[in-house]
Amino acid sequence: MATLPVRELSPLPHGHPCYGCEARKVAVCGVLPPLELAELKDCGSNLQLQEGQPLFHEGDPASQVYNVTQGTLRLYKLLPDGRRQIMGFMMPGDFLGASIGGEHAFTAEALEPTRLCRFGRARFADFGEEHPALERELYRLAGHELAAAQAQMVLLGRKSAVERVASFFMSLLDREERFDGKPHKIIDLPMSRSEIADYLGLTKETVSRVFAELKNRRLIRLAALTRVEVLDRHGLADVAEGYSEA
Amino acid sequence: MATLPVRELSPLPHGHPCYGCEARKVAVCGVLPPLELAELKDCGSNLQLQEGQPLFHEGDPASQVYNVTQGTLRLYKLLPDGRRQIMGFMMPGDFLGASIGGEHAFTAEALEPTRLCRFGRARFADFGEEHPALERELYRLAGHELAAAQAQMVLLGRKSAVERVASFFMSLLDREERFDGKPHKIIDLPMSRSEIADYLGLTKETVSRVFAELKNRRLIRLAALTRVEVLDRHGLADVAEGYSEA
DNA sequence: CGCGTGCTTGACCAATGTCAAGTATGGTGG
DNA sequence: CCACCATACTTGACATTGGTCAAGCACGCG
Repeated sequence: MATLPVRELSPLPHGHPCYGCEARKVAVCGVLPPLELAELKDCGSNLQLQEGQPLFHEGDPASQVYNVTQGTLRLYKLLPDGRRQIMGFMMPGDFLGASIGGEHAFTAEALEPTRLCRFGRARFADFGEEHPALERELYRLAGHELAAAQAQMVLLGRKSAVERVASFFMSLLDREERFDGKPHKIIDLPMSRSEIADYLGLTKETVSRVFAELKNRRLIRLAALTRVEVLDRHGLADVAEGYSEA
Repeated sequence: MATLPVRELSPLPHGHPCYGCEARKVAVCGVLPPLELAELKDCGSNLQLQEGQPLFHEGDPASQVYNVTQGTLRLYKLLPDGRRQIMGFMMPGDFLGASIGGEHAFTAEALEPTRLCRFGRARFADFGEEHPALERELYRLAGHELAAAQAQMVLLGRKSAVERVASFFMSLLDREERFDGKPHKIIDLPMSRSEIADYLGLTKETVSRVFAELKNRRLIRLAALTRVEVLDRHGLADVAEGYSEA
């Protein structure tokens, strides 16, 4: 991958401390009242990545934390022979900062044009100490990530291919609904079949076949290659949880 | 499972605030200087579980946090049809408290006679606020758990059966060595083949066959059913990381 | 309109799961 | 101390799921 230089935007545009964060109920920024949010802006700067561009690699020193405002990142680990496990996808509103011993535990790459706001880890930490609400929020987020990781372990360790894909759709649906509160039917997939496969512990061929099966079972419809319409939400949820595999 | 009443021990024995914690470099207690550790004792009580006895179930309200001092617990989630994924094993020195929204995300059961010290979540939190070292330690632990969960995702999503078992042995070995700093050769397995299988996303038969294969390859020796001797540490590590599967 | 890339589909294969004996181990009671 | 029993582990034969390899298709970009 020809590592393009990361494009630096202006050190945070006027009106908006964490440019774009307020559009969704964004992690971290979301818990701060406007005044303190404005204060936080001095710690951060804006950042843009092109498709395929890495934000950091596994093992890099972790001196920054990030808030995704637009686009999508893939987080992954590689085995020496190239097998890839995608740990998750970061989308607008997600906070990216967890690390142990100051090193990133995975690689983060944009899979489409992506914007983030970046904070120096140290300054961010200082800021956190003065704002317990922020620290509490970070701890809460860590808890959520852990819960998500555990759900993913069940998926990878014990679910069949159909169950994995159904669970994947359900979690994307749930994610959307957590933002605006109202039910959704359409899922837009910013990631390729390969990426879905590497996230679900399958191959791209199996993912493709399972899409076809779910289509035949009238649980979904493919409005386009990257656009899934959920036709039977409850049916899909049942498959995801492992019922109905009679 | 006939849920025996949890056996309550005295509200913490004299000399030792967190009875047994000091034996190993125990999470949480380990970071506190003796004086503050003594102070912490007033928040906690001692607890003993028999083999098979649950500490809490998935979905239970999480009002306590625990430190394991002896024995082993299995943490697991179930699918509706009974498939089980074990998220991990808690052993002496481990801290058990993570939860989201005040609910436990998994079931915890003793797989052998087990002792813990228990703290009320609220009092523990109060104590934490006065001891930043403790809070920092908790945050650090959460980071470690997350890293472990991510490594397990790679294992479950992308590793073969042999690689999984080899990784399992290596992580038990590493765990021992993190405590006393010196290299180990012997691994005692407190858990059954079934439990190993449910942890690694395999069946007990496959686990058994892989044990046999590693024995044939002279990487391990079975000193007893529950006692593994590692004959070739580097060889085993290579298998675990996915090299050498020519 | 044509090309490239990524997606789909098919045929076949390998790894692991399932089911069923058979064997070892450790605990219990004589 | 030994014999027996229950349980857990091992091993074998076979089934199944999902992976591999290869061809064909289709979408989207130029």
